[in-house]
Amino acid sequence: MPTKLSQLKQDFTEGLSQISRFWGLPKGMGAIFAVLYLSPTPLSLDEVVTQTGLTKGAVSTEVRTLARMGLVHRSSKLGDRKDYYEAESDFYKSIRSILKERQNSEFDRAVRSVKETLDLLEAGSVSGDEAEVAFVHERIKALQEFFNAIDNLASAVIKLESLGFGNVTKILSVLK
Amino acid sequence: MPTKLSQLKQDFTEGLSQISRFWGLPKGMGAIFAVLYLSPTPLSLDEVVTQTGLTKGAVSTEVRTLARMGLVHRSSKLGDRKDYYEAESDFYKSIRSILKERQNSEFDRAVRSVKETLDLLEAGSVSGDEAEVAFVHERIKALQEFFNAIDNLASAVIKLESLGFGNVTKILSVLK
DNA sequence: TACTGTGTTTAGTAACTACTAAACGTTCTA
DNA sequence: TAGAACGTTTAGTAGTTACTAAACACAGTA
Repeated sequence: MPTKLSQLKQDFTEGLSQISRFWGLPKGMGAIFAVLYLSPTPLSLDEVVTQTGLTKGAVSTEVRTLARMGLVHRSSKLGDRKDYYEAESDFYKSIRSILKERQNSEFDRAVRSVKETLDLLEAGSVSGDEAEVAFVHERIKALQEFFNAIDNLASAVIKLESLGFGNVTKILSVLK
Repeated sequence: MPTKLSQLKQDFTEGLSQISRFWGLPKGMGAIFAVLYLSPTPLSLDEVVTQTGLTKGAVSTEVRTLARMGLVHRSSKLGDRKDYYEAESDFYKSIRSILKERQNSEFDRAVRSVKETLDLLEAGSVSGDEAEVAFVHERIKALQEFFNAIDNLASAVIKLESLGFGNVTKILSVLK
């Protein structure tokens, strides 16, 4: 017997919820995105509420952070007071805005603090056992370089028009 | 006045803790790694305890998951009952084992479930409004391709001997 | 003006997580 | 065999998080 479309949508939503949770995001966020992503037309807040089983409040707040991440877009129709939401289907765009968003986060502050620690060492203004200072210097420098590499890789990905097959195989060919 | 080495270590540990927390990992895990990473010699569990301020229990369990991720290594000296731990300093190796670890996780199960959903659609065994089924099919296919691209990119990174400057600039040059 | 249909904010809660303290199990030593 | 030196496990806890329920604000309409 064939699977019902509604059932399939529900399974898919379930799956995205788990993926969402895995990355430390609220699972409701994954569910909301899934529902919007599979909808041919933009949905109102109440439609999202009924299709996800969440409350208005939850959807209201989480849809806002989704919008800030560039994963959904909010729009409105003339002569209709409702807001409508639709999923961004160009994942490349989403990645770009997510990475940009992260730029000003706690994460970057911490990374910068490592950089400052390194600067102190480079300036030679750290007192203590000479050999150990040298060792610590080397280690922190290595970590800093690793951070830079990650950062460059992220920039590379951002530069891509898409993560389509062609681009990735190009990358692979270089690395071979 | 010069900064004391011990102070510098403490700041660094603080920083790694925050980074750790940012990625959804226990902050204690970051602290433990930091302490080991800056130590010229392997440390015993008790030494880690005093330097991190955590309890034996916490260090015992978290050091184990760090070891499973390949970020620290446990060793022992002959004629000494203590275990000793040291940080892996080749981050490329660590990344590889982390990604490998993830392979068997909840995340991959969820990704596979998306694949199965797609298979159902490809087989044409989904009932419902024809146009909508087609739409959903297209969307899920796009998502699946995105997952594949990410996966390929991860493979590419794994293949790298290191994420050093040379490799990344090579990648960037291809993408230009 | 009251009323209705919106989205937002707030207070509270259930579940989870990262820990602590302490009991426990082992292995070595006296 | 007792005891000490380890690492592990377990029970409990403080803090956090993702939510719910409901009050709220605001605009359009009768």
